[in-house]
Amino acid sequence: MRLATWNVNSLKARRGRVEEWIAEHGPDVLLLQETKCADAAFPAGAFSQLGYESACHGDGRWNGVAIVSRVGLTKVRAGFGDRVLSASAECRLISAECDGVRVYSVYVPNGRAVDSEYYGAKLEWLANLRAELDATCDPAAAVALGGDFNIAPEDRDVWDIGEFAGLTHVTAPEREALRDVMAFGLVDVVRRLHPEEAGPFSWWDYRGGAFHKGEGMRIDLVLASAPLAARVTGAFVDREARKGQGSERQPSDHAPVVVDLAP
DNA sequence: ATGGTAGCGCTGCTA
Repeated sequence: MRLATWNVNSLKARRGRVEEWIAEHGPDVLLLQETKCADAAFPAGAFSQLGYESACHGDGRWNGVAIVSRVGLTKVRAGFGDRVLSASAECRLISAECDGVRVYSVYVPNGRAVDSEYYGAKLEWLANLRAELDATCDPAAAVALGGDFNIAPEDRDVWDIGEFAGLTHVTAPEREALRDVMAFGLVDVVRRLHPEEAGPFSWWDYRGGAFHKGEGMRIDLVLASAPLAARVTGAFVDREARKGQGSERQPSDHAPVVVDLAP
């Protein structure tokens, strides 16, 4: 199974690129974030024509997540289910079962600034994600979370930690909240396959030629339960998809993260 | 130098 995750920064603006990318890379399951797409406007028919089922959770101009699969798509759960949580109103989580794997498309809140209310909401959302895992799946089974976590797990996951003093994405409480999620029993697949490297980065700011200068961050992650992580045969970030060539539309500011799994 | 770019949608917010 080829599993991929991609923050597309508007599915409407990225339709052509996403369809081209699917045709070129043949993901069996593609997890999307920042679709900025209400469920009523989700292009399920376009994915269907490519041979994929889909499930979406979006309400309009911000956020929005989806799962696209050609190996089955059942037991869909949007958001945090029936649990009433103040931080769960936004469309940032959807999960389903695809070919025996429980997959979660995750879009962690940005947090904006450390001294803002949004930073606390980010930490609360991550605690709710851990509770969601405890309530809905088993780390002894095949489980995968893919998405934009808006956290760089280590200093080497940003281009220059000196530029991040006092900023979100690298603070100790955020990293601790991520570790609490992973303590469910999850492995950072790309990091495990690239143990000695910085990055590989998955996001670069649109501004200031950051991609060209290599000023990126590794904030898009695939986290797998131990039984699923044992099936990993390869993992990479597709930097090509971040380039602007060959299309009238801009690329997303995120690159897809791809993980290949043995049966 | 408190900038810069993209998306949404039409004003300024979010990232």
